[in-house]
Amino acid sequence: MRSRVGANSRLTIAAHALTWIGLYQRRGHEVATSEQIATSVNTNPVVIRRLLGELRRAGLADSRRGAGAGWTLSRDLESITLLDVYEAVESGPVFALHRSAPDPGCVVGHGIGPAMTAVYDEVEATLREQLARTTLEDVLRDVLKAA
Amino acid sequence: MRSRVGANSRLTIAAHALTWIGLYQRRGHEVATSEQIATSVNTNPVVIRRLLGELRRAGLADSRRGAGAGWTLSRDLESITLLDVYEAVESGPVFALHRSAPDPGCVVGHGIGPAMTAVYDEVEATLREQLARTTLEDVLRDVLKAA
DNA sequence: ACGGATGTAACAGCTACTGTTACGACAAGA
DNA sequence: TCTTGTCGTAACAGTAGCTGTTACATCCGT
Repeated sequence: MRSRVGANSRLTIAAHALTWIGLYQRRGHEVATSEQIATSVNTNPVVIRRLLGELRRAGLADSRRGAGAGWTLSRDLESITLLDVYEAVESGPVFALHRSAPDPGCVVGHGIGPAMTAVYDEVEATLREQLARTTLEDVLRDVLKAA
Repeated sequence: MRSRVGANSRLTIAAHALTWIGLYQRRGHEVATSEQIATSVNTNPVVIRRLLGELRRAGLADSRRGAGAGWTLSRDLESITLLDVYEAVESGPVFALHRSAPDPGCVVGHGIGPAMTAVYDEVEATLREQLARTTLEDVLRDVLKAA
């Protein structure tokens, strides 16, 4: 039983940032600055820029430089799923096998990898399916409902 | 896109250790030592003792001390699911909300928590369901099949 | 040219897991 | 009772990732 304090909040922060940009644009603004987003998220603008940089590389956000610069969405909120965001910021398995290969001369050491992989693959596939079912539009709707 | 090198291998190692004990006992041995298990897992005996200590606290394993001591299963392989093991060694959410609370004066900052929690809860519940469907007996069967 | 914003490097602090050494506690068996 | 083998656990270093922060270069609209 571990506490896992350092759990992944990256998906949360990324979804927060994108949703914020989406709502801000919907209210008629051109671009959102990392400063504004950071205020809503309650963190440092650099943290936001770093994260949005990964999202831009994934084709979910764009940035303009120079004066009056800032961030925009590359796609509509409705076409971005939590899976898109997850893959942009967290790609990597939830569970891992051994760090160093177990004893191949042992029956268990030899067969445990494939056995666990079968389970992990299924878990991962289902997790992705679930994340894919929720769009940022859904998230925004829930957000506004809570207000 | 992060690599997540340090992903959770604890579930893998715990399942490996318990399965090893189960097979060893099934072959007529009384107890398994942390040294033997560590050899199969390819790690240090102390790592195994630490992990099995958590499994003992969860009621999945038992240890005897003194000469000729070692580890035994508290329950049959068939009655131990991967969820039992997961809860014993990994309890804690896969995803987390913000580390420090977002701006409650912002619509998004205020509503994003509940919105994401709804998704995360569902993901977590499904993950548990899936892990609960596989017993260590199933794992052992797969392991022996691979041999 | 100026000003405002991004892009990014660099660093410290925190947390978690692993691996290792060391040593005390314990109990079976001689 | 003494020996011996094993667990139980503390302690520490090393690795890794995320966060937060400072600093500074880069870019571009005005």
